[in-house]
Amino acid sequence: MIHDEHKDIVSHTKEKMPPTDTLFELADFFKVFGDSTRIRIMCALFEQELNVCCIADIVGMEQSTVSHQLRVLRQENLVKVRREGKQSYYSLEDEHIQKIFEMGLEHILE
Amino acid sequence: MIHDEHKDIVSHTKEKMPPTDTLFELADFFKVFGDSTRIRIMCALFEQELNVCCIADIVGMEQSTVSHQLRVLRQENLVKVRREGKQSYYSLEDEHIQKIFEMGLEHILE
DNA sequence: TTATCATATGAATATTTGTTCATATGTTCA
DNA sequence: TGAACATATGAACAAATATTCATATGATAA
Repeated sequence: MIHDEHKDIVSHTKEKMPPTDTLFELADFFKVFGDSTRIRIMCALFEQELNVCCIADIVGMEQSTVSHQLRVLRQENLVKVRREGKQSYYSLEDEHIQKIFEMGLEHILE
Repeated sequence: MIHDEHKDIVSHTKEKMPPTDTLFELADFFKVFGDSTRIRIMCALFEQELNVCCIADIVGMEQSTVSHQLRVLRQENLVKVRREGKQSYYSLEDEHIQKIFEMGLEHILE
């Protein structure tokens, strides 16, 4: 049970927080960064666009695995695709992603 | 199989990428942000330190659930604890966290 | 059209993860 | 010391997730 002297803080905090739906969306967004395969795919795309089999080679996983994960990245608007003949070239959607990536790196390298 | 014209790009990308272990660590770090309960706990702590039962009330989950998740946050150095009598007061470890949080928010609110 | 290559997708499986219940630990106060 | 409270933790369970295999789809060139 909450102590009387804390009741104000609790209700104040509840008011100040973003809407719950927003926080759920935010969690879903970060969930995408929370997998090593996806992180490595995104990292590979920092340099330039790449097609699926190049990505698979770089991260050392099956083409199928990579395709599945690229779909996840697409669904959260983190990458976009460009078709060229038989190949699909993937690239990052925006630079936010690299920024977030770098802030994470900073944190763990402390 | 990788086309000849892509071989250079692939090896160049592999060289430029951070070590695989680092990327695995990074994924583990972001994994912590990828759960709505933990996101809401962190968000509650932006304002001020809070004890466990206040946090449980704010996020509307069991005390036990919150304790388990606070342990996860502690293990990744995202929060710190201060004991005061029977209570444990949790607060954020640094401001990185709020920055990352805000960048994520920016992205999803686009 | 048919063969071949690049990518996407469905189903199955194994693993990870979050939550709960029950209980242990630690702290204060009578 | 013992009762009451706050928090932590172990075990069990349910749900979510990543990967693989097999195969479908889409595109090119012979």
